[in-house]
Amino acid sequence: MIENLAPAPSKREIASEKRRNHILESAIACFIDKGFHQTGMRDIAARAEVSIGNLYNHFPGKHDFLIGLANLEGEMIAPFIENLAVEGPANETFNAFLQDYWAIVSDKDVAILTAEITVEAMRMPDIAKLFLEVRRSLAHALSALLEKGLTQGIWRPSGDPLHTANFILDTIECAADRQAIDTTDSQTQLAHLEKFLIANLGAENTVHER
Amino acid sequence: MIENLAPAPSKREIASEKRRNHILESAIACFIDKGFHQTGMRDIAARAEVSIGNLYNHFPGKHDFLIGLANLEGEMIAPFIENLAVEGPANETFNAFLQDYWAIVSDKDVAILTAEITVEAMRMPDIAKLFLEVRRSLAHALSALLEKGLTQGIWRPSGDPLHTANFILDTIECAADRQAIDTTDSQTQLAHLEKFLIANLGAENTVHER
Amino acid sequence: MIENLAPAPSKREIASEKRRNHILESAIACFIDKGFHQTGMRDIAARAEVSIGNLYNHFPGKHDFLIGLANLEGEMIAPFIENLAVEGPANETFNAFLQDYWAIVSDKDVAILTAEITVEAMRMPDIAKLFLEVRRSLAHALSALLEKGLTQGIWRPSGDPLHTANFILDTIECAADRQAIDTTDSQTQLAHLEKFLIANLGAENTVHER
Amino acid sequence: MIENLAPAPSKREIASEKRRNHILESAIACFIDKGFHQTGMRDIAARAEVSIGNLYNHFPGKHDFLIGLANLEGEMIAPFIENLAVEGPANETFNAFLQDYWAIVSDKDVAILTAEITVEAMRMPDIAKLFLEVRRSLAHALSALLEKGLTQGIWRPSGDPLHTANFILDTIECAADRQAIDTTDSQTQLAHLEKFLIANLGAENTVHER
DNA sequence: TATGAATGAGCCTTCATTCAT
DNA sequence: CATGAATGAAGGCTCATTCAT
Repeated sequence: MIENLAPAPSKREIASEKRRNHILESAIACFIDKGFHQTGMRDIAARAEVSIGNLYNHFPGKHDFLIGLANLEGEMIAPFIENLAVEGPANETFNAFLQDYWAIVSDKDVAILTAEITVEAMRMPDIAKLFLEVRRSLAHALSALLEKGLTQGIWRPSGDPLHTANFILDTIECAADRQAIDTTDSQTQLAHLEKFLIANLGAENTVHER
Repeated sequence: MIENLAPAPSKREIASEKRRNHILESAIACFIDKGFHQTGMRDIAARAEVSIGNLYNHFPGKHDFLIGLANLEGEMIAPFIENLAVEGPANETFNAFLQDYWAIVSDKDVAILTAEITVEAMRMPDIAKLFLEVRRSLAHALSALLEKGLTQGIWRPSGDPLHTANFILDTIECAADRQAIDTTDSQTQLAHLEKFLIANLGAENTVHER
Repeated sequence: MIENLAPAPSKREIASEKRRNHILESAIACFIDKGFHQTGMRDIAARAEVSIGNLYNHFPGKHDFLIGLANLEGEMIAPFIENLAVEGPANETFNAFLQDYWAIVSDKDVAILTAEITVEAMRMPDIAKLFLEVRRSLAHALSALLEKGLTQGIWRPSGDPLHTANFILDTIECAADRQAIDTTDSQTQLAHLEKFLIANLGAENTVHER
Repeated sequence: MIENLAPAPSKREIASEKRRNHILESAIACFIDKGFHQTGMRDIAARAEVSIGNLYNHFPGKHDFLIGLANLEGEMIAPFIENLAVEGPANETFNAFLQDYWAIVSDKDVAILTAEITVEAMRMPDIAKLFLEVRRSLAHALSALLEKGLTQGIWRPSGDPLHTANFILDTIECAADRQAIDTTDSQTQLAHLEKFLIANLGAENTVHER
């Protein structure tokens, strides 16, 4: 089966892409350390151990680091979307998702980056687009899971699943942000969060308890 | 009742404070328009129609505008804290709070400012302190309301009220942020949000339905 | 007689204008030495012994030095326009003008600056406007002198006086440019130029000779 | 008659020269569009659709584009020098020259390039040399024509023919520059210019009038 | 030949802040 | 309290040129 009609990337192209990634990672490291606006192109170049001029051979401008970062966040989210779609009882899938997702987003670096992107997205439509695309995909995947849970009789009917999914993600993400500002025990927080969200779903177990 | 041990402010002091507020408002308007880091002291001075030198008579540095902003956010939140403590059925109080609070935080300008402060709070402990103080007060007030709701038998027991309160605020605030990036109908969003949160509280109506 | 309704400039304003002029002169000196595009803002600041930031308090950008220079050229030309209008025999006035004008424009520095402005004027409409305004005023003044010469019977009729005036200025200026590139004896050149231009005017002496 | 002592150029050498010319033309197009100093090597490479590295295989540096341009101007002038030497009445030759030369130099692109070279020539001796060589050849050819006109009795004696020739060229070129900055009708301008210059030569028509 | 990644000095401009007036 | 000139480091970005491939 022919999959790649495009010519195989040359050695040089591979090397160039590697360097591009390396530079992007350096930039992101700077953004974590100092913030987007506090990071200068010089900082990025120094961290990547690359000349400042060469930076511009790989990224047309500072803005493109933001785009690169947003894309990277998208890649980070992709596996979650996949996992939300796996076969099995919805509540188990949900719990697994919650645990893994929290592990990621409650990481201080990730929280910082997400906050930075959020702020920039408010003023830069192209960043907003990338940001929202990822968010929407995730919300849809979670929404599908919620619907599955309903048909499986695991959760009681509640509001519109897509909205619910978005609110669930909101709760997780905003809680993660708070965690980044005011560090507390992450696992405890997760436990409370689970309880909160499952209660929300009108979870069967709660009902059964009565 | 002794209210003012300090001497009454002179006319001059009053005028000065007025000017200070005027400048702060100008600064905030700039932050909304362009963002904190994109705003220069010159922008603020120009907007306030004040000389750049005079700016420094009222605010020792750029950082202090952030502090001023954080304080202002605190003042904005104060009435909500009061209202959460009023006598009456917890669910009514809650609904009123939800409606009013959403009206505030889903305003695009407010959402932008909150996001800006959040990001800065991640790197500046003094801003974080102000930011968290307000947040904690609000969470405590809401937590108290939740407990009242429990004792009033309005809501079924759920997790720790303080954590729940925080999560509720998280949901509202993060949903408001999304609203700022990807404008949708605010009232519809509020309706869904209400359903989501009330479901979460193991709301009586759900129970009553059974 | 009231001449100045505007308030008298304060000491500070006078000082500021002095500094502005000083900076402009420094800039022009740089332009003579290295050319407009080869001159950096740092060069100008250094030459004016002023900080680079302060440069921008007096000139909004590099472009404005060009405007300043064009204006200065205009001021340099103004007395010539006045002198062309003095009473007396047209040929004497013309000879005096030719001598004085040549003295100015054949100066290497002036020639360089004029050439620089000419090039920039070709691409920058605002510079072109300033440049042409001065040129037109001078051409008109010279044209008026030519007409006076005709009515005085000093010169024989020739083409349209305004065009003739322009061509005369063209000849002088371009000859001056050549002088700047390929230095020769300025006085000899002037003598030849006089003969060339007077011949052009169908000068009486030529006629008398016959 | 021996014409080529050098070995005949190989195919490869011909191809290389073609490429060189192509690149030079691209560079000149850039200079016309943006000016010499505003044009980057990247601009030239992009316009020539050649890699930036390859540029340096054909031109050792940016400066050499200026030399190439000056040479090209020389080639452009060569036919005029030839034509000034043709047999026939001097006034006819002169009129033909004036018409053709004006057609060339009053072209806006040519005027721009000439102005750019002039400015650079003021600071770069090698450019000045090339520039002046061409100018001198042209002036000499025109000077020879003027002398022929004298011996043919077509023009009355005037000043030194070489100086006169130079001034005539000055007038034409500077008028062309003005045309480039402040576009007017080129043909009208030419008619006036003819009258101006012929008057200068003690033109026959004046004589005929008597 | 031909490519384009790599260099780092340099570009114009803006920054937060100070201070003499 | 008010002004705005003054500072110079730093901002993002472009430059002509080199060189390994």
